[in-house]
Amino acid sequence: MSVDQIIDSIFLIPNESKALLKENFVEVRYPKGHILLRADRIEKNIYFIQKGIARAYADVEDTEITFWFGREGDAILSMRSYVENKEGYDNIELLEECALYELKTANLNKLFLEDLHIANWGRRFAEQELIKTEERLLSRQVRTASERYKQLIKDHPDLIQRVPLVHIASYLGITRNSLSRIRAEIM
Amino acid sequence: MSVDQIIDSIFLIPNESKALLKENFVEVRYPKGHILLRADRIEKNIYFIQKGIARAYADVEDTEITFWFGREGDAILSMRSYVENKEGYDNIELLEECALYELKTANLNKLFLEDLHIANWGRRFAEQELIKTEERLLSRQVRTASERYKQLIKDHPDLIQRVPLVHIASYLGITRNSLSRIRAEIM
DNA sequence: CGATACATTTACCAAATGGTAAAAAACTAC
DNA sequence: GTAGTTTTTTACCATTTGGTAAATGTATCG
Repeated sequence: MSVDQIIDSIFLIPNESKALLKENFVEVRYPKGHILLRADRIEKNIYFIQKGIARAYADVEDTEITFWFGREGDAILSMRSYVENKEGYDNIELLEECALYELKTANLNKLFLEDLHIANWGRRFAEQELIKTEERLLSRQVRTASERYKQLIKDHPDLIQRVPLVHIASYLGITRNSLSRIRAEIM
Repeated sequence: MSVDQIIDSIFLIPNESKALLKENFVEVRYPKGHILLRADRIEKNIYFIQKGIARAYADVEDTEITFWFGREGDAILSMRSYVENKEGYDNIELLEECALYELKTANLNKLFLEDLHIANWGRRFAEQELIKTEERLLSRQVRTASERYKQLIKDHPDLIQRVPLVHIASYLGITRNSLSRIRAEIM
C-alpha cells in the first residue's frame, strides 16, 4: 500500500494539497510484538499500515479484550487521542513485523485549518472510520458469535491464518473453548 | 436545544459561516411512532433532536434489534446514506412526539466544499459521532448486559422511564426475560 | 533434533441465558 | 371507571456458554 493509494482511497484532492499532505507521511518499521499505542497515554501520532497486521485490545480486569484487527491499508489510531486529545482505551500490538506510515496529529490539525481540500479529506477519513465502526457494532449486535466467525473466514480468510485464535475468540466475545466448539461444528 | 447550541457544541466557527449553516436547519415535528428513516431507502436528510426521543433498529429475521437511542441534542442519520449515499441498516422510530431540525445532506455537502470552517465543522461532527459509536462498541464488548444496564440507569435515568423495556433489552442484547431477572436482582 | 513453552482442542460440570406460557401490572380508549 | 390491549414479570425446562483441567498439537530456540 503506497502513500498515494492510501490518500486517494479516502478522498481525491488536488495535487498541491496532496503534496502538502504527503510530506507528513513518514515510513517507520517495528518488529512483531511491538506495542505501538498505549491506553494510558495521549498519543500524538496516527499510522497507516503499509505491510503487516495489528490488533487493538483493552485491558479489563486482568484480561485483554481484542476489539479490532487492522491490516494493509487500515488506519491505526487511538480515536480518543485523535479526536479529543485524551487518553483512550486502546492498546495496539503489532502481530507481525510491520511497515507503517506515521503522521503527527498536530501537523494534520494544522493542515485541516489551512486547506479546504485537506479539511474535507479529514472529514472523509473520519466518516469512513465511522462507517467501519458502526458496521462492527451492528455485526456484534445482530449476529451470533458463530455467524460472525463464518463471516470473518469469508471476508478475511488470511486473518485466521495470521492471528492466534485466542485473539479471535476475544474479538468475537467468546472464550477459546467456545470458539473451538464452533470450529469443530463447521467441519 | 437551540440551533446555536447544537452547532456550537460540535465546533465553533465564525459568524458568517455559521449563518450559512444555520439557513439549512428547518424545524419539523412528527408524532410518536413516526418512522423517520427507513433501512431500505437512501435517505437525503439528517436531523438533530430539539425535543423528544428516538431509537434506531435493524430488522433481523422477523425481529427488531434496537441499537441506538437518541435524545435532545443528538443527531439522527443513516450513516450509510450520509457517508456513502447507499441504503443503510437503520430504521428510526420516534418514541415520543418530536421536534427536529432537518438538514438536506446535499446542501451540507455543497457547503463542505465551499467553506473551510464548515468543512471542519463537518469533520468534527463525524469525529464526534465516531467517538460515540466506538464507545458503544467498546461497552458492548467489554461489559456484561447487567453492567451495561446499571450504567444506563446511571448515565440516562430518564431513558428507562421514557422507553419500553423491550427496546432496552434488545439494546442490551438480551431477552426481556433476562432484563426482568436483572432488574429483580438489583432491588 | 530435542526440550520447552505456548496454543488449541476436548471433556466435564456449573452457571447463565433463551423460549414458552401464564400471571400480574400498566396503559388506552371509550 | 371499565373492558380490552399491551407490557412486564415470574416460573419452568432446554440449551448454550463459561471455567477448570488434562491432552494434544504446534512453534521456537539453542
